[in-house]
Amino acid sequence: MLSYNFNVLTCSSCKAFFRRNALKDGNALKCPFSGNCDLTYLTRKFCQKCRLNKCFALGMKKDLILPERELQLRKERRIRKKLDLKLNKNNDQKSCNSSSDETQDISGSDCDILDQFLFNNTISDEDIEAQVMDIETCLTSTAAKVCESVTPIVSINRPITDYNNNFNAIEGNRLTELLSASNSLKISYGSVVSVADTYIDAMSALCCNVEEMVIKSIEMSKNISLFSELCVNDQISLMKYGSIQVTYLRNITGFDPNTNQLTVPDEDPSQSVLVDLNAIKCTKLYVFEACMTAIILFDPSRPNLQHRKLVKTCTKN
Amino acid sequence: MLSYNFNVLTCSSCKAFFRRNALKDGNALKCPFSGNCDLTYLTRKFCQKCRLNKCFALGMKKDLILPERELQLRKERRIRKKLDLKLNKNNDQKSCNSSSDETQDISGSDCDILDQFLFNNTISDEDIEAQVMDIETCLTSTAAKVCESVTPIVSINRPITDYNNNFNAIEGNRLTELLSASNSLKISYGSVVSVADTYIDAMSALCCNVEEMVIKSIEMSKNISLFSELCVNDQISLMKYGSIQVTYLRNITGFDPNTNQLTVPDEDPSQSVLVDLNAIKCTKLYVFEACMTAIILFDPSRPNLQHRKLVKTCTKN
DNA sequence: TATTGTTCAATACGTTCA
DNA sequence: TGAACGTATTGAACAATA
Ligand SMILES: [Zn+2]
Ligand SMILES: [Zn+2]
Repeated sequence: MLSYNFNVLTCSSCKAFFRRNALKDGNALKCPFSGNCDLTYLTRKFCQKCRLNKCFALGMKKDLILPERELQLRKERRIRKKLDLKLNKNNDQKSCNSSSDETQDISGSDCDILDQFLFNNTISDEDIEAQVMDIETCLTSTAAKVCESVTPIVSINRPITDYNNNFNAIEGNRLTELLSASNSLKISYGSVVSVADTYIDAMSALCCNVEEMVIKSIEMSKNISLFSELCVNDQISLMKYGSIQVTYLRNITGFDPNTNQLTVPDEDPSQSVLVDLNAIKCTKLYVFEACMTAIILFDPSRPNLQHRKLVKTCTKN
Repeated sequence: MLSYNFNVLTCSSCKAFFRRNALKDGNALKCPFSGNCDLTYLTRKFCQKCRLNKCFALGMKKDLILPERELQLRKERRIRKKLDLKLNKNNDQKSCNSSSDETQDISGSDCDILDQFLFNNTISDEDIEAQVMDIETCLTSTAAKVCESVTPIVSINRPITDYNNNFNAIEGNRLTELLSASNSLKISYGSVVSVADTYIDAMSALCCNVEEMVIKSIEMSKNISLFSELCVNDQISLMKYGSIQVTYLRNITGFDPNTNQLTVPDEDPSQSVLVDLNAIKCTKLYVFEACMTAIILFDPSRPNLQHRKLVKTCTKN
């Protein structure tokens, strides 16, 4: 239970408390009393300021808290590791594909569909952060080149003062900005050059598309000044969930209910791929749709859940 | 700031504290000290037990807390009121439509679109709870009649053991169940009997559809045993957010990107309404889509947000 | 293996709204 | 007056690292 933490034998709660507070600037915490509270294990919660003081007094050292840059390094390492893992997995899958091309009956259970979908779409905080960081640097340090292709979008749209509306100047600006940003998400469909009508092809085309749209969404959000003003953490949280949904919203345009096919843009902007959703859907009845519904329902990240873990385990059955 | 609460002049926090704790059984709270803590406004958080004791000592009366049955009554009244309001509103809209049919130019700013959309889709906890309760009672007490129309759906689907898969029995059952439940969400489109091509018509058709799908989603969830096993609170939380998304997912089928029209089922199952999305979209450029994107992005209910309020204010600009 | 960081459910609080 | 909501803090369980 007790162990050495930051140079002193403490309980785990004091360890956490010290890490959370030791680096705060001196005025962040304030003693509501006379500043010399006598704290024990039981009364430790009475006064944060004095609790922290006691930590220091007993010899806890804030230098032992890893510095920002060290954390950053670790984080990057972790992210890199995760990406590598993903790439390897994808490659493994690819090499499998090329050997057995027409197999409609993929080996592995139906749950693989679920797994794959979840895996490929579960963008972790860190993934997003990596993306944001990436784009961030693109937009700032490599400014010249990238900004040329990003900034113009904002100014292309004419101000929306030219039709009668009830907006004031600020509202007008916000909306203009929003429309411009939104415009950059518009999907331009080139001529259809290939049809993805096997399970594997359809699935990978979809995944690529989702991935790209997520990135585009993030880029777009950079064009919304209000969004940029949020702290990075919140940007990430919002994007993590929002980008997927934006992707759905935007892709509706490419869907043809008669043929049950979805047109998605290719990497080459002048080309498109026609994804035959039947290839996914029909091979295994409506497993896909049902699973999607289940995923949406059993989302353990919903707010106000009392038993997140329970919900979580549901997804696994 | 101060007001009489439960017979004593108190601050609002003590009012809330008393309500939360006065009815707990005597052993629920325990003083970690000697049981005679001397509490002031500043130290009120030190010991709940003694805080509660002080409340009583100063004359706060727990009989003034409304009894369970009274709360139940109020709740039901509230829910009933809400439902009535809704019904009236729907009726009003209907009669409105018939009188002014061609109005393309709705009075009010663009923000009305946003407001209306948000308003009509914001399903409160109580709405959901009402629905859940409703369906709950339908499924249990009025079992005979309702179960005849609900249970069969579950058994219609043949067990999925008839094609080669790698499921074990439990997985198979889960999936069968999921597919069956999912099936009940399938939208059956009757022949198109009317076209909603004015703003009002399109908007109200959409809202009705969303409403109905939400209810269907809830009904469906009852058919998933794992879902039913969750506690009611979590069911509500999951449905609150999930049902809307399920609605999107399921409606994709009815969308024709060429004409930009969405077919939604009518109340009469043999009929459908063709909603011309241009009526909503084009009246005010792409305001709608842009706003939708913004709504999705700036969702203050996302988990892990550090500055929810800030995010919230964004939506208001 | 021991010390560090990360994550997250649980809890309580107090304001706002109806 | 209660319900709903948003928020802050805690501390244990877990993962990573050296
Ligand atoms: Zn103190
Ligand atoms: Zn006490």
